[in-house]
Amino acid sequence: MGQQSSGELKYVSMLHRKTQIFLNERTKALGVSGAKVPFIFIACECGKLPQYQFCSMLDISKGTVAKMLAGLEKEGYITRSISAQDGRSMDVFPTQKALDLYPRLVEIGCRCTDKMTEGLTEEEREQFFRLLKKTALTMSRFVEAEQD
Amino acid sequence: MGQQSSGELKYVSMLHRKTQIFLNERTKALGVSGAKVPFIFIACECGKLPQYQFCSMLDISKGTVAKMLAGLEKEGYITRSISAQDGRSMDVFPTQKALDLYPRLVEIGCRCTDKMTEGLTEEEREQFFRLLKKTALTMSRFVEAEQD
DNA sequence: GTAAAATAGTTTCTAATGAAACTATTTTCG
DNA sequence: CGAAAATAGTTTCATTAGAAACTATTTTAC
Repeated sequence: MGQQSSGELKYVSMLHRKTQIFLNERTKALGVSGAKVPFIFIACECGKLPQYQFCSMLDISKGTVAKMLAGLEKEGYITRSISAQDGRSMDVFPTQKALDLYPRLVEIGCRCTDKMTEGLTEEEREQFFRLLKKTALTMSRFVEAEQD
Repeated sequence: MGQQSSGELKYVSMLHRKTQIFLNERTKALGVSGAKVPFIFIACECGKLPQYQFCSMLDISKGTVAKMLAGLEKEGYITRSISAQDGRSMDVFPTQKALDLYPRLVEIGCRCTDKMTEGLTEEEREQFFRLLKKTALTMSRFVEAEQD
């Protein structure tokens, strides 16, 4: 059982790291890092969104979100302004630069998931993404609950 | 399809990050970080192993392996010596400290995979780990092949 | 209405990681 | 044999990430 458990966990991080490398290689030529892609996706798909929503949508700490969005703002992919309703909150908007880039990033994302599930049947692919989502959300909720 | 592809990829990194947080919280009291656990597992399970084998077994870059093993050596979990057969190669050995810790780390690893797959049927659990391994290895081989 | 609590964001510190350049050995091959 | 290539490891640099301490606003409760 020891081998079993160590063996299973290592594939979680392996999949993550190799996916990041795949994305980085392909987005580098476009001038963005792979890690910024999900932020650009959300900004483009939502049009206007308070910053704290990035935390919950990506389940990433507010410190990391602050740093990533500050970087994206400096690089011209988003703009931010203090919310009219709540002086603590920042509204995030995509720039034209981000909107122009968006379809190409979507294409790269698709190529990544296609490569990942290459060799699986359509049924296995759906099953995999369904279970991946379920396990990720289980862990996420558990970790959050612990911090109370 | 855009929503689809961005949505799927984000769970890969979410599962990874939450898993690391889970492990870190539990191994912290034992004096090791979650990221070092796989290295200790391999050292304990193999007894004696050249350093470069850690790279292929974990699919981690040799730079990272060098740094992690240097840390583990300093902290007293492993010892290293130059191979008698090949002056470039380092043989890695677990210390008693690592061997004593090992069963507790295995226990924590099991609790993590149990938590992750909580709510899945036994069949889903097996399916998930099978597909996780398969996708991780697909990405790993592809990324390696590109670097030639 | 004000003090306390909650919330949104930033900053600092630290860890894990890969890329790439580097050193030192060993292997290959002409 | 000796030069070139391959291999094992280290080091430096940059990126991504969370924890925790911090500031500034808003909400809650008395």
